[in-house]
Amino acid sequence: MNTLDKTYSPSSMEDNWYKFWEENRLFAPQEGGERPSFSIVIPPPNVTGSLHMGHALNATLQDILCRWKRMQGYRVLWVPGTDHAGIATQNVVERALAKDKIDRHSIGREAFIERVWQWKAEYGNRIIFQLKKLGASCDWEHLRFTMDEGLSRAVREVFVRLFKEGLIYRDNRLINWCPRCHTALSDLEAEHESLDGKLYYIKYPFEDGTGYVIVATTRPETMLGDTAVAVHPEDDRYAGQIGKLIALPLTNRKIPIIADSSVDMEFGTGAVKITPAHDFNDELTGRRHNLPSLSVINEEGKMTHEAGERYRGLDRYECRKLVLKDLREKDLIETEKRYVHNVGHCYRCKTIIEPLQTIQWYVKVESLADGAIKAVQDRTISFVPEQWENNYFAWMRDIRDWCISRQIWWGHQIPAWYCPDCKTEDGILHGDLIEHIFFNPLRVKSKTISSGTYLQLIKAGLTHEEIIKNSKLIRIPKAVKPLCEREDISVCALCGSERLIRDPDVLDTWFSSALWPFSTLGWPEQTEDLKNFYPTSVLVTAFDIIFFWVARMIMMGLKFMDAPPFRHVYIHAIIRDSKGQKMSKSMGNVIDPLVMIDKYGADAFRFSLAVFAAQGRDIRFSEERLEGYRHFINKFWNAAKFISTYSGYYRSSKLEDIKSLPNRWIVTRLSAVTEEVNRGLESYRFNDAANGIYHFVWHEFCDWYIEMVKPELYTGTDSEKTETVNCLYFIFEKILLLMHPFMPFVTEELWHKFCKKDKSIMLSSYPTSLMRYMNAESEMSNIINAVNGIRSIRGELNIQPSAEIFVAIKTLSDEATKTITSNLSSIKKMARCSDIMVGKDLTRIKGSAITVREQMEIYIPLEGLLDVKSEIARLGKEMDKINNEIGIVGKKLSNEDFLNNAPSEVVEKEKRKYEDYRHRKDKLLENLALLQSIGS
RNA sequence: GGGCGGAUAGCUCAGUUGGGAGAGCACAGCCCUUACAAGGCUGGGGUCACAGGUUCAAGCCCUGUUCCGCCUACCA
Repeated sequence: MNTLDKTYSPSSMEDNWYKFWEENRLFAPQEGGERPSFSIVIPPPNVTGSLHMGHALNATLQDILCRWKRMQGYRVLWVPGTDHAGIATQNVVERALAKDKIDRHSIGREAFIERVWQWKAEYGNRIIFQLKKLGASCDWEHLRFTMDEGLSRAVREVFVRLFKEGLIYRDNRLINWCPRCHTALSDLEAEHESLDGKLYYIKYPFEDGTGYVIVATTRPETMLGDTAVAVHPEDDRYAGQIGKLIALPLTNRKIPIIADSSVDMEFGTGAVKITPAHDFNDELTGRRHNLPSLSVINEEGKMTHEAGERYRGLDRYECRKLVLKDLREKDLIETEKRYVHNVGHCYRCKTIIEPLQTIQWYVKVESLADGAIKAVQDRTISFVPEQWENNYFAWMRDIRDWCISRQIWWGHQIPAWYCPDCKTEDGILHGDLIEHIFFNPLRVKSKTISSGTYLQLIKAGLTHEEIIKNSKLIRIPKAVKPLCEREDISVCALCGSERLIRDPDVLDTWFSSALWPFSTLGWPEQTEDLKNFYPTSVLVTAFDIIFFWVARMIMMGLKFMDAPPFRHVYIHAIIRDSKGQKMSKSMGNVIDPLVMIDKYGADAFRFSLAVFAAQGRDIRFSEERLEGYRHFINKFWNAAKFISTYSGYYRSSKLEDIKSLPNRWIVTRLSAVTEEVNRGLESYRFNDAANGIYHFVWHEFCDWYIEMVKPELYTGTDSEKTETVNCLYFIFEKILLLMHPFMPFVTEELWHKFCKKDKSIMLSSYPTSLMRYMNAESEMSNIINAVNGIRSIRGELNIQPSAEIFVAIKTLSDEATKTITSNLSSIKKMARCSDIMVGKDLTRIKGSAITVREQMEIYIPLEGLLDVKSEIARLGKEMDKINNEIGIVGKKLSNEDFLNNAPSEVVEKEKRKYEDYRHRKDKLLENLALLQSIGS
């Protein structure tokens, strides 16, 4: 037996044990036997990421489940990996390049992507190492990355199949555009935040000079793209004006006043300007009325030529200022009011989103969503906690087509090609429609060219390669039909042309994430992993990506695997700081998990997270509590140290022939807590499981059991000692096993120090319910009552802990007498008594303090030391409590309806309680009377 | 606008078939009692947001109200 340090110090041993597990390949799925499978795919953190509290909680919970299941004999696979995180990663690398004054367009697409891979090789696995510090038992041999070759093949396969089925299509409509990231975003990626803005009331004069209408807008610059003014058809104010023309200020255009019932008469002036090219609502109105659509803002967030020469090229906000100035000069602004409204922001860079009319790729989700809804309805997939299903349903039932194309470079490039030499249905050559915009204007034959259609550029003397290489933007109208293939193509299948133009867009990162549960297992190959581990058992994640990720995995899993990607979705809370604020770098309130691990050890950190796990949707992280759980481990560590000093009496970890009350009791309690822990884990109630362990280890095993067996260990016979030491070891070993999923490091450490096992605790069986000894708990309650009674008097009368006192216990039953008598030395030790007299026929000793507990009266003679006044006060307090209880219970028992309707066991319980309180009250009254009459 | 969640001890929060209000921390008092002062023992502290209802019985179920948080949405 190695000796243990006085205090538990995690840092020295954690890394060693992790290495031990890895070297022995203990994280790989166990083969052999008829093992059922248990699998989890990790929510892949971004390669750009470093471990934050959310990851730590997420990974800890998954690790607890995996370690627990592994010990239960399952063949466990926990698939780790990272996500290429298109926009985020591209932004990071672009910023890094910017430091060297490099722009991605100057080095070109291929070179840029090469740089990203370099960056990934250098920094992309940081989070993996951090997960290891946490103790995560992922099978690292299964490590995946969403841009791996295999996963890319899965992406291609899915894309092409959906395209060929007509479930992926291109369309020209308004989308959320980030002018900073230069890409389209899905609806989900637009974060709405309320902003303080202004509502401008602008006069729109009639063309015939007979007056004006006033429209209200928060975005005056968009007026340059107005193509109508709408009013409600039943709005009397505008009754005669529908159909009239307006001379749109600052432009030379005439636009009509139209009637549309979507207009809210109450808002503003009841007249609304319609800008179909820059507002989602207006786009719909425009379609209903066949209005033209004028794009006045471009992909850079700058004004186009459609905005007019005066505004062309201005940034949208510069333009807003100028438009306002111009309007003011013409006295066309009626008024302006402060106005708070919701504005979409890019979820990556927080730039205000501009709705733009562009061609994008979409997934038609309706049919996919139907299946995904059914799977949750019929409980093929269930959410824990169940309440999240409501959110899921609400979103899925109202789901809109998913915009999957992004105008960035880092990601899965869309496998679509366009042939400039084929013709549209209307007989137009594609090459006349495809428009290229260059990054740098090119000089060709003394002419400067910055844009043009493909064929124009060819005619100007550029080669195909030059055009492709220099294109910053390629606009490919809807009429140009793409060719989509699993493998890259270089020849047009229709006309044989060899100058194909590949779609420059990449897929939304979430597209590949949606395939994660089966792409990581080898799909589209039919692999053993797929057979063994799909569907996965449970997905553990936070609620903020239910729509982004969970819903889409369900849709894709059902579509391509004909089976759900997972059975359960466990949704955990999001960690905030101690004030409830979201942790963010800019707020400076980020708590770094690695710092916590450093300070308190991974085990204490993990255990805290498990205890926090059940709290609603927010967890306020508190370092104080973490400190408390480190104390817990130290407490347990010291118990181990204590036990180790008796190793000499250890014979066997098999329990046989247990006789003594403490041993019977602790085994019984261990059984109960084992069930509690298993039940808790079964139902994802990590806090119940962790709290069960905490309470048992500290307050039952340490506080009562160890204290109670001490006298025997100090002075007992060898056979007594052996029984108890065996039992101590037995319980201790079970506690190690129970705690292992929560605290893998310290349990492994102690396992090797104590259990003399050469194999890892990871390979041992998780405890299941054991034997319980009848009566052990009720017998023990006599001991606890006696000790607590004595301690209570001591504490309240301020008797020095060092003073050993004499105590008399008058029992009410032979059983109580027997139990107390046979455990006298333990009681004496725990309550610090020199001697205890026990019996049913004892009488009160003069000058005693008294307390009355269940089954006993306890007297402590104080020979003149007793302060009568304070003793009377103390008994008065005790009496108040009892009277209070008697009042409550008595009321129930005098209620006929209660007696008639409540279950008999409830009534019985109340009756017993009542009798006990009555008896205690009588005894207290007697003693009070005595004290008051004779003064002692 | 729609939806969801929360309101329990000074603080952070548990509390699942409705049947004696709990934990951790903090606080007060006493103690270095041979595993542990990162400890032990004792104690104080609650109209379970408010108002109704159902029930023999409500922190828990139902209705309404207030306050806080979140998600979602095309109100210019």
